[in-house]
Amino acid sequence: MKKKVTLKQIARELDVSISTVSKSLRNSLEIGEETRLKVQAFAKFYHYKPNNIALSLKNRKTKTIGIIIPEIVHHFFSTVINGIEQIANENGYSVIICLSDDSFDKEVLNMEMLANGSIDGFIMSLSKETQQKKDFHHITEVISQGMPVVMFDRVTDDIQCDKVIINDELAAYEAVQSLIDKGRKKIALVTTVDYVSVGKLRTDGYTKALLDNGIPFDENLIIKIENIDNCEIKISQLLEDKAIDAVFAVNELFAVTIIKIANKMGLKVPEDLAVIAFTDGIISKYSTPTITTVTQNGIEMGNMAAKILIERLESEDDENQNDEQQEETYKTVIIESHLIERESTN
Amino acid sequence: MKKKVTLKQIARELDVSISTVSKSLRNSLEIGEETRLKVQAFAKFYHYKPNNIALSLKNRKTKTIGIIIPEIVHHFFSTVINGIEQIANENGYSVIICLSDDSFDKEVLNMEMLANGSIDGFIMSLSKETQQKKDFHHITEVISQGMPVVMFDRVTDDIQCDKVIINDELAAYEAVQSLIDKGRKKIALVTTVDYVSVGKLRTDGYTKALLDNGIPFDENLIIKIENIDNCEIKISQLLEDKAIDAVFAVNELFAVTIIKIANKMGLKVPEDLAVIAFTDGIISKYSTPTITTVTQNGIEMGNMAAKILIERLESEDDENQNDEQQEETYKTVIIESHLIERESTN
DNA sequence: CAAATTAAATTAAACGTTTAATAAGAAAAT
DNA sequence: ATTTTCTTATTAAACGTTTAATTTAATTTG
Repeated sequence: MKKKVTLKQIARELDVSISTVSKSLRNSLEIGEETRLKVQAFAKFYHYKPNNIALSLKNRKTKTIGIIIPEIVHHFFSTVINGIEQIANENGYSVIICLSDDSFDKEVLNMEMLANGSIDGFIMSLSKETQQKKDFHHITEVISQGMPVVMFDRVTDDIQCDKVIINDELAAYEAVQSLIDKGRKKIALVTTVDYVSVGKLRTDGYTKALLDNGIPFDENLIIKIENIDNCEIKISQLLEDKAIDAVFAVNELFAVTIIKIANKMGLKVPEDLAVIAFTDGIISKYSTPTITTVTQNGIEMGNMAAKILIERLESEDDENQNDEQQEETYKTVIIESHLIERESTN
Repeated sequence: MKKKVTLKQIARELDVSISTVSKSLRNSLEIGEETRLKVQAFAKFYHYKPNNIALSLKNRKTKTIGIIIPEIVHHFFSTVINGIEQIANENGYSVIICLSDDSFDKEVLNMEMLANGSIDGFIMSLSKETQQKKDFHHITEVISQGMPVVMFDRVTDDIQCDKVIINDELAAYEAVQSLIDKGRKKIALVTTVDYVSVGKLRTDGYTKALLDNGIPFDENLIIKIENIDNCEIKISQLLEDKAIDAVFAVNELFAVTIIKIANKMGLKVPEDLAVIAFTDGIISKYSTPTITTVTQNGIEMGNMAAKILIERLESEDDENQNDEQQEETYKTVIIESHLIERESTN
């Protein structure tokens, strides 16, 4: 077992000082060529690589991005991570990931843990519980300590920071509009419980599209699903009693479930019932029939979030040099989403 | 912007030495009660939290686990990460994730980067390219430096370390056996290219089941798919020419694609064609018909991998104390997989 | 009352780096 | 032959901790 070699060991072996070794390896002109080459050869031979932790301590930056998301077993979030990782990697950053499990306490704990020097900045999406409680002290705390935070998807207006979102309201509007354009008259909405920010925005888009087209808004056509595993009754009631001819679902799991129930009841998709869903996954592409979706480009969101964060991190360095304290100006980037037409609409 | 407070600042404010502050906060008896309480109060007021990087450097352990996987946008891998994160979190560890994108070079680069002090140990699954090249020097390198490595799913016999796998061969055997038990005579195998270790094992299980049941092995019934997006011809040929009555697919994307093609050709599943797949995702549960699968319990795999790694990390500490160099003895844990019967078989 | 013990704090060293400040000796300039 | 400059190295300080070793002063003991 050959432990990793340090500057100190090299110095001892070659009988020079540690700083001579350090400078030699960084090709400093302060060190004579002979010594320099000797040290470099020795270091190369023993595969010397500087210790990241020591560098982090010295430089007071870790070149690591902290990601806090509600869950990872969720296609959308993994694509975002993928997008973040791409850009991070290109710029020499690592990513450290913590899951909140949609719990406020875990989110707080994880943030505090990472904020104690482990990372240079955060990219995060709020947990359901946090959105419900509207308690963001942990986030304002780290921001006030000068650590940049970029929020994506599940964001809040209560925090001043950079944000990356899709235009949920507009995308929902367009989806519903496309149903109307195809002649659908009675369009239901299947959504989540209220406190999830995106659910609310999508509902707004749905409502607006109806009203703009002179279609009366009917509260009974909106159903809110808390748990996918026992939603069958609610959905079959909707399909049975309300005589709807289209449904807009806020995610693809809802959509595929609706289609299955419709089929069971003898309704044909898309003939009797058109279905459009927001999607964060790949089910829509493989289900039967395939489902028309509004896509959320997770990769692009991750890319953008990482770019914004890294840009801020690197510009901080300059800022420190000329001690001007320009006041922060945050941006909110909207990622384009678009409709992919498949078999569930016609 | 109030930067995080350090021991040094507290010491200066209270006009005591740094070590007095440190000891006070750790409730050392060397410090008088008055001073101790004063320091504690002050620290609490300013939300003092020790800097993780400094602690890591001092303790020469980071309490961080490095995960290297081929990709994250893949249900199986995200469940494994989830499983790892659970156990890690319970034990005060963080996880830092790097993606190899199935590239050998990225795998090497990421490993080298993390091995330089950033983490205490690895949990990894080999990239396709690494499995193909059979070049594992980067892994032996970190192991020889005394950094524990736990491999899961895509492992290799060429490396001595702890491993967590499912019994791919046995599971495949049982899946094929179940098809035979249901009276299927001509069973095809749809698999990946050869160098992916799990693909090979599953093929072995398939072959064995056939032979054990006196069914002649026919090479023409095995098709290898490199790219899911242009496999339609291969599959339709298989269905058309070979008059098969069942197919075993090594993953659910293959399975759902097969079913779609079969339907297009007028074949009914499961009446005309039974389908079983290994699964790493949720499509099987939501497709039409739902698909009978061999499940890979990613959560459990992640749990186990993390447990093994952490156990090794913590036992290392003791080991260092009594300087006995007991030789390493590695284990391979097999996670149970089981058949979930759904509509695609009968 | 001097010596020994105890209490409470400080200094120093360490983890592995980088880099500013300094030193020592040789070469060049006056 | 000094002084200056240059070359090449070393020492010291710093990042933020912990902890062993040491110091100082107060208290106890014989």
